[in-house]
Amino acid sequence: MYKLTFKSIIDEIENNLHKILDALTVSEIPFSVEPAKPGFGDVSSNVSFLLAKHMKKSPQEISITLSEKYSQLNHTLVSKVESHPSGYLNFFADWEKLSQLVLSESNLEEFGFVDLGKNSSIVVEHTSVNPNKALHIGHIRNIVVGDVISRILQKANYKVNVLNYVDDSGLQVADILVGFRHLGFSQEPPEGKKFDHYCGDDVYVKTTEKYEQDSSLEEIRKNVLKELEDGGSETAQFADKITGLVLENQLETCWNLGVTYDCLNYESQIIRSGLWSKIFEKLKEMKLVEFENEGKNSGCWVIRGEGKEEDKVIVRSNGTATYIAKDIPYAAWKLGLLEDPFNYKKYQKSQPGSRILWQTTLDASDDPKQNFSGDKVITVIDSRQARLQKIITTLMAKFKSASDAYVHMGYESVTLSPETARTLGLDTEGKQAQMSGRKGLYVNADSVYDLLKKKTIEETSKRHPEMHESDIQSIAHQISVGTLRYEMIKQDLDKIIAFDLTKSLSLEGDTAPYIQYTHARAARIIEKSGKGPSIDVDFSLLQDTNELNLVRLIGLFDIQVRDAAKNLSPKVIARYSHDLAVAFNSFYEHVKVLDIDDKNLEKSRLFLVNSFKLTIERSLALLGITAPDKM
RNA sequence: GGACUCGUUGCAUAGCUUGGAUAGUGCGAACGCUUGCGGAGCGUUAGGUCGUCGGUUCGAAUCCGAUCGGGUCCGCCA
Repeated sequence: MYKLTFKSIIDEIENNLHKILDALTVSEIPFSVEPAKPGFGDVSSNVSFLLAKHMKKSPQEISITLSEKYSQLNHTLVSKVESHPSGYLNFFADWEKLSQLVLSESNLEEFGFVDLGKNSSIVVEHTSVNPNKALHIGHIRNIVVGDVISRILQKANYKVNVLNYVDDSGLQVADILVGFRHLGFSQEPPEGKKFDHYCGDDVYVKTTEKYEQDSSLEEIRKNVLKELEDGGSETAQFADKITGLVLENQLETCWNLGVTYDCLNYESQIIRSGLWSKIFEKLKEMKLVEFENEGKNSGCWVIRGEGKEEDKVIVRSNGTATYIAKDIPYAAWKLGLLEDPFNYKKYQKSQPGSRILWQTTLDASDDPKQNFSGDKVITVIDSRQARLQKIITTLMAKFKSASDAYVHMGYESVTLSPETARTLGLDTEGKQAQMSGRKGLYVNADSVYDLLKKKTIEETSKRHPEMHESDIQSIAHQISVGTLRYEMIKQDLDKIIAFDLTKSLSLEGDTAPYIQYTHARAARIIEKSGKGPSIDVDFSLLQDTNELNLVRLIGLFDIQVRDAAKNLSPKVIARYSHDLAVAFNSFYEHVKVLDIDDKNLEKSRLFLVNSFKLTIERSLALLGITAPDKM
């Protein structure tokens, strides 16, 4: 599918340069043709630098020759070629034609679509939080990163299945069960408190505190953990009830932030499904695990460490499987390598939007069998799990005989700024602090959202005293969600976010509200114009640098989507959205749209404003952010 | 001891995958801009030997090696 965007001119230049190089009988030079830096035309190529060695001439000489040759070729979208003294080859677009292409294309529903996935299936697993506490701000980074990358992959023509792995049988779940069963915690949260907050803030924190005072509790915890593995036990059924309630509350938090899933996988079911023994047989067959007869791991099955790394025990000398043994079958299941032991039923509550939420079950189900596996799997887990994930990646690469079948999408953790840590009662001597659910050292996602919403309601009411309460609520919601999401994805994945409660409430500068505000400005212009933008406009009237820069950025959308999808980099879209907003704000300040003498120019500018509005909406949609028309 | 990761202006961050032209942005600071399509905005100014040393190269923030500093991981726990 040929897309009429800025890429058109890049493709044209690439083709022509190839022709020239063929004529010079130097082919297979991996030159680049890229959008130019401001002040250097519209498109630049480094081709002369690369030719310098071959031709034993200076880059500048070559670029002069090339620009002369280029001018003699047929070109439609390029108006001028220039050789820069530095050696770069700079191309100037014929904006009359390019604006027409880009702006008409931008009005199409599928604008920005790129075919990277070729409609292949891909699994994105994210969230995967123990169902014993409320989601805190650190979890939100995982969730938003996972959600945004799944939206981007969808735009890049992958069939995306989003999974949430519910670790409902681990130690953390056992801890709150000990609290409920042996320390007398009521199953009713105090008035006005969500059940997940109650479990995390009160039951979990206070129970783990008690372990230090009362060592007999350790024994009780061990027994609870053992009973959990047996699905029929009374403890397991009680656990199902508690974790079910917490999970429901966690999902409400996610849904509120615009995050939805396709399927919930329960760890307890993975364990009971017998998938482990199947994969274990396979591992033995493929000689990927070895039995130790001597040494410190004597009597265990281990996976050999690569290089200097330690061997990893996966089956203990008593025959039981270790933690990683739950992850291996799950990874294989996600890749569709094993016969699926699960049935599927719909989750008891429906998600916002039209996406159906399924969950696995080992019981019989009236609902049809589903398939949530993928040709590729992306697992979003924080970088501290890198070692474990590397083992799984290596194993899966061998099973699927494709090195990139299983990808660990790692990210650095969210820590607390010294100031925020202090408000939680911890003096860190000016250093950032790791969050800890166990120590009660965290900021709940719901609390941040509530604070943001309170602030944005105040702000919006001040700006629009006449506005209806429900509209204010809706606007404040969109801004709050946008702010939170944007803060989580705007920086690189391998940079730590030192979360500061006060700073996170900022609504100015490089934030979602800044971008949303530009959208509201565009919406306002269109509203005031009193008519819908007409396609029958003269694009050649758009000549101001502010106008052309805006067109250029709109035309770069699909290139950004490709970049973000290829490199699994959500921040690319965040930056693009911001740049687009900056370009519009500059346009807005310097170029008047309405009530100008030239009515044809007004029509052209209106069309441009509308193209911007549509594009920023689509770009923000990839971030899971909506933009209100007024704010 | 081994491994991973980060280090760019007072603070925060982009650019590094694919080496080239003027290192971009936000906060903070100083000043200025609203009878105008909404100031959650725009403009101007100040602030950078891209941790350090070395190598490759005609050319390094970018690639390679070493080194220093911060963070993380390395259990027959989960």
